[in-house]
Amino acid sequence: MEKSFHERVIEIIKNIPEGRVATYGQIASFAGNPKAARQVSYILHSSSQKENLPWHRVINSKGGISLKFEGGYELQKKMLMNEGIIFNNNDIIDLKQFLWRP
DNA sequence: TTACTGACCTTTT
DNA sequence: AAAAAGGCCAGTA
Repeated sequence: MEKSFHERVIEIIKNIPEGRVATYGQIASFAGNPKAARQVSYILHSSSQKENLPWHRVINSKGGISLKFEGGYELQKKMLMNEGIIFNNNDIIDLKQFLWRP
């Protein structure tokens, strides 16, 4: 019996260390579905605060935040900066440095 | 039950 | 190299 994708994603996000970020595609891939990256976003919104998950450590493939300025863009940026992550001039994170790789 | 949406990714032109 | 289109899965109404 295997866990659902929902639980799987949460487990992975919980395993993201500090000062590191993970992309949706990566999480989905580790969850078992490389093409379910969209679900990761949905799950985050569904149970991020519920499960107390570090949703701020989850970003898109570009290394930037897909949220809107009113959706918490500044909030996430602030959280990541607080962890030690640095943003480029384009508001992009250096995936080469902060991308979480197990 | 079916249909639609979604904090996306990958591949092709 | 950049831009555009398609595709897939899961949850919610």
